Amino acid sequence: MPATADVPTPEIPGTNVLFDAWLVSRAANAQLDEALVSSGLTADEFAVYSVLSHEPLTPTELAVWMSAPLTTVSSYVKRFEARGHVTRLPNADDRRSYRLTLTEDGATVHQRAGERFLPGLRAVEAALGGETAAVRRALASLRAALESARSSAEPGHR
Amino acid sequence: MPATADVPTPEIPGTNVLFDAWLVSRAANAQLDEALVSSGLTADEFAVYSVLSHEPLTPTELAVWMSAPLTTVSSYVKRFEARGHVTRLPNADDRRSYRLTLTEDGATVHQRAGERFLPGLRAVEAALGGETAAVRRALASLRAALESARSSAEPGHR
DNA sequence: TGGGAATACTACGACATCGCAGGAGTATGC
DNA sequence: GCATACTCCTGCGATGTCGTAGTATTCCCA
Repeated sequence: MPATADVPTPEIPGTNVLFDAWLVSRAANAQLDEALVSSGLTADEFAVYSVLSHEPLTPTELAVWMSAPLTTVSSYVKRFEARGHVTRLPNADDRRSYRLTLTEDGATVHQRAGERFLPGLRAVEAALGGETAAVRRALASLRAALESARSSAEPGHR
Repeated sequence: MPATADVPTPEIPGTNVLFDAWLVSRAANAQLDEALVSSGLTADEFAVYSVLSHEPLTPTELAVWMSAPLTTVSSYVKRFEARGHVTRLPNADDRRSYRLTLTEDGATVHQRAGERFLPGLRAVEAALGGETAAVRRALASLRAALESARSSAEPGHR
């Protein structure tokens, strides 16, 4: 978001669903980034810490989950390890790989970030009122639609 | 998205609306990027070309619209100008500023990119079926909610 | 109407993202 | 058992993002 004065948001009608989604996500990301600066995490990083706190994943799983290339995840790992927020659990199933978890420090930072994050989330939910559930359902639909569109676009598999 | 084999998408329930939105947008962006590679534009760039083709904006307006810092827009301008896809219209109202429009070339590229973009969009809309309108409404609600949450977070103005 | 404060943008540098190429472990066919 | 193909991950380099600081123009009011 620009550090400048109040420029009215240009009212250009999103021409389609994907456009709408793009705009919303940019706004959400910007807002989260702002709320999280003091925690030292970006919105993306916070999201990753959140999944990892919930369940250790391999780099590839993480990449799939967040629709990012593996190289990006690789640099995440390097960064998070350097911060001492994440460690590797050996993966007995496949010794080429490993699982990522938060360290104690990582969990603490995530916790703190969560505190910065919550007020904004609550404000959004409050603004949505009873619509929250409907919006979440809509997002789930869109996700499913993207998924199915993806498979129809790519014939064979992969 | 990873260039690797079929790893099942980890089923971690998005814990809240913003999380859901984040996931969806990553997926959408990845998909669009992939569809657009042959056009030479990224999803973000395509979005920007699209607004500019619709209406010339100043850098600041563009920054507000896409919730990006002005410096990012600045580098966009540089890049797009270097490609010969965008030019500056003098802004009589404010000589510090200017308006951005697509050149003929830029319009052509945008057109081409639109052709790459359409099938994916149609597939998503098809997968959504009658829900498309509802989803778009939900996204609009979320956008509005973000907006109002933002103003409540920032007391006076800034 | 003159001059400080505000605003629009840009330069530059730090760091993030991600494509390409490659090394290490695993699976499969023989 | 071993050769070969495959998958998992990393190093490197090109490019993109964005914060800090600075210049140009406009606004505002004394």
